[in-house]
Amino acid sequence: MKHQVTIIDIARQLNISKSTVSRALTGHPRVKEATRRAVLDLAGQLDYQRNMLAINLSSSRSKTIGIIVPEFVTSFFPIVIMGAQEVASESGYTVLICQSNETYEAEVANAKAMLVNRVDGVMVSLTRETKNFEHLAMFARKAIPLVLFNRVCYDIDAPKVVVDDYEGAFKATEHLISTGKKRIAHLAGPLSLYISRKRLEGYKDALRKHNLPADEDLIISYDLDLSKARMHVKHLLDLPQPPDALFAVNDPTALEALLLIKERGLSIPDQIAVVGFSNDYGSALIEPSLTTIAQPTREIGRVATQLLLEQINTDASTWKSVTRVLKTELLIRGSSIHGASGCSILNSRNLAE
Amino acid sequence: MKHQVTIIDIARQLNISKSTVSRALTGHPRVKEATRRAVLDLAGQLDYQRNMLAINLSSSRSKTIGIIVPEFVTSFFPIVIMGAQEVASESGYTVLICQSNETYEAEVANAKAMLVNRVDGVMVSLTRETKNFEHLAMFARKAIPLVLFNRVCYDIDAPKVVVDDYEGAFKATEHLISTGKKRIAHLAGPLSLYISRKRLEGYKDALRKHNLPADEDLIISYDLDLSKARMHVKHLLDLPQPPDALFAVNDPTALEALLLIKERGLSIPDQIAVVGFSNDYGSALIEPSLTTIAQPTREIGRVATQLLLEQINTDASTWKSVTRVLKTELLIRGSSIHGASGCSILNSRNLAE
DNA sequence: CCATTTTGTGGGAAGGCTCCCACAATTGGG
DNA sequence: CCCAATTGTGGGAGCCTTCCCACAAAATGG
Repeated sequence: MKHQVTIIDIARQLNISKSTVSRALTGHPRVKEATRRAVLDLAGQLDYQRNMLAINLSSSRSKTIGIIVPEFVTSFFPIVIMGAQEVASESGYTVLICQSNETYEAEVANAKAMLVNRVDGVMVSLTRETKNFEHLAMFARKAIPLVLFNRVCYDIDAPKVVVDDYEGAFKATEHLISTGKKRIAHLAGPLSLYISRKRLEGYKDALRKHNLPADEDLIISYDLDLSKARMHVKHLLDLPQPPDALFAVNDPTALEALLLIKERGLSIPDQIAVVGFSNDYGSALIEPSLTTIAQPTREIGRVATQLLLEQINTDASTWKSVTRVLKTELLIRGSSIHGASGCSILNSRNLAE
Repeated sequence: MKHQVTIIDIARQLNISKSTVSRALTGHPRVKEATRRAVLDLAGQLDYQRNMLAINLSSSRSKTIGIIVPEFVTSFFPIVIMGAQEVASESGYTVLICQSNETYEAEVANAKAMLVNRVDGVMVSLTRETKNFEHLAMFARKAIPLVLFNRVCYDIDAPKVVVDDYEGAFKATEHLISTGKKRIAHLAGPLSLYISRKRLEGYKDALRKHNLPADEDLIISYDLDLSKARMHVKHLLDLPQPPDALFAVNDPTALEALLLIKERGLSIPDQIAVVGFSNDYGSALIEPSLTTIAQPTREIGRVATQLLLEQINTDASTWKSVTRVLKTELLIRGSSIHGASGCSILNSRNLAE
């Protein structure tokens, strides 16, 4: 195992001090041009690599940002992370990803892991069961910048990046109403999640605006455990007065619904129309293809990371908890209107671009 | 910004030396039980967190493994990474993910970034255009363990984790033959990728075994740029003697083919059957659902990481370049046989479990 | 009861870098 | 031409651990 080249090696060979080498390498202005060139040349020759371990210790910054996401199974979070990675690496930051597996315990454990690894900032999207936010408050106490995204909460004072869930749900519901549907069901997420509440609100307000009754029987809130989605849809279909449309809290749920409805031989969208939220993989592929609310997934990651880096690079006292709301787009496809379909698989992935 | 608690703080408060605190904290046997307890208690009280930055510098190990993947768009790599993350974090390792965006330049840049970040080991899946392996050889020179997975090459002496691509392709092709197909086309990947060559071989050998001619017109190798897949399929369908089946190098390609075939109104699988490779998202959702070769995606990540950690924890001289070959499974669905279908979205995600 | 081993503790170097302070060398203005 | 400002360089502390060496105290054995 050979000795790694250090700035001291360079200093010795050039007969200068390690301080000067350090300055030359970091682009400090107070270095003679000739010296700088000599240092850089020799560094190149010796294949010198700056030792991040030492730099990190010395500067007490890890140049790492942490991201805690609830899951990795749907396409949403991987794409968010892609966006985050791009912005982070542009600024020389590394990304540490933890997955909380939709459990509160894992989320808390991950938060601790972030501390141990001395990340310079953290981005979090909550699990479906997180109701206590002490582990997030801890970041504030340690002056570690925090940005919430997607699954946010308002119990914690931190910048947030979300899409306009209310408006998205409103558009989705209004679209169904515009196709003549009268009994529109909503399969909602857990109401502990702000995101679920907002979507529910948008749905209700759209009904109200168009003077449709909000039948409580048609609203089901569930914990996003996909294996239960089918059961809830079954319940809705078996109502004495079944719905003629379903707005699901997200695409996986909507897809489950679609599959069940197809099994039952109901005609889509005539007997029952379906709309999802997210434009996940597969939503464009299923037949009929799923009408859904597309969100700028990658952009969420980019914006959240920018916000985080801004915080990292400013004094804690100047932090302010802005909320960035990104726009959604209604994608009308076959599950709500006849004949809207026929797209390439590339389209189904457009959010990743 | 408050001063972080260090072992020196603990030492001072207990009137002992920092060496003793360090020993107590790291579980060194030569510490009196009472002392150890006192240290641990106070550490708990003060909410002491070991400073990984210092530990890393001191031990010259970052406790980080790097993963370079070509893309993040299909579900394959995110799931591999999930598996890797699990194994890594069990051993206290952090994962640094880089995405090379299917370009050689980015892959080289990522490799450099790995060095700068002083990762303890690297896992790489090559881009579709990588033909020069100097950047990988560099790891060997610096005694940094390397494991190749999925998209591997044999120009570099390193452990590899792959699935049995040959056998998978063989099974896929034989399955098509068993349904009576005679003119089976193969839309292959770039032959610079070992994985593409193996799948092509398996395909050819299956034809040979069953005394079917290997018509070179029916074999197309392309660069995996999905936007071109459609064109190649078009070409095949427009042949004077079009194929009656298509085996595609991966699922995204197969899905593109399926969509085009549906547009043309050909009956599937009667006029033309399709088989893919990977069991990606969406493959179970499209109609007809796609017959494909499932691979133990998550397991690939787990095994590769285990192999890497083994290398990290042993002397470089004992490293041996084993190749771990994981088994694939043929999933027969509607694109090759009538009536095989009807699955929940959960099944389409079974590889993530 | 003394010599030897074991146990527990302290001191300090090492790891590689940054950054502050001090000082030498150069430049510029009056 | 001299004093002040600027520019360039060196020295060394600090970041927080780990780990080796040294040594005191206690335990063990003949």
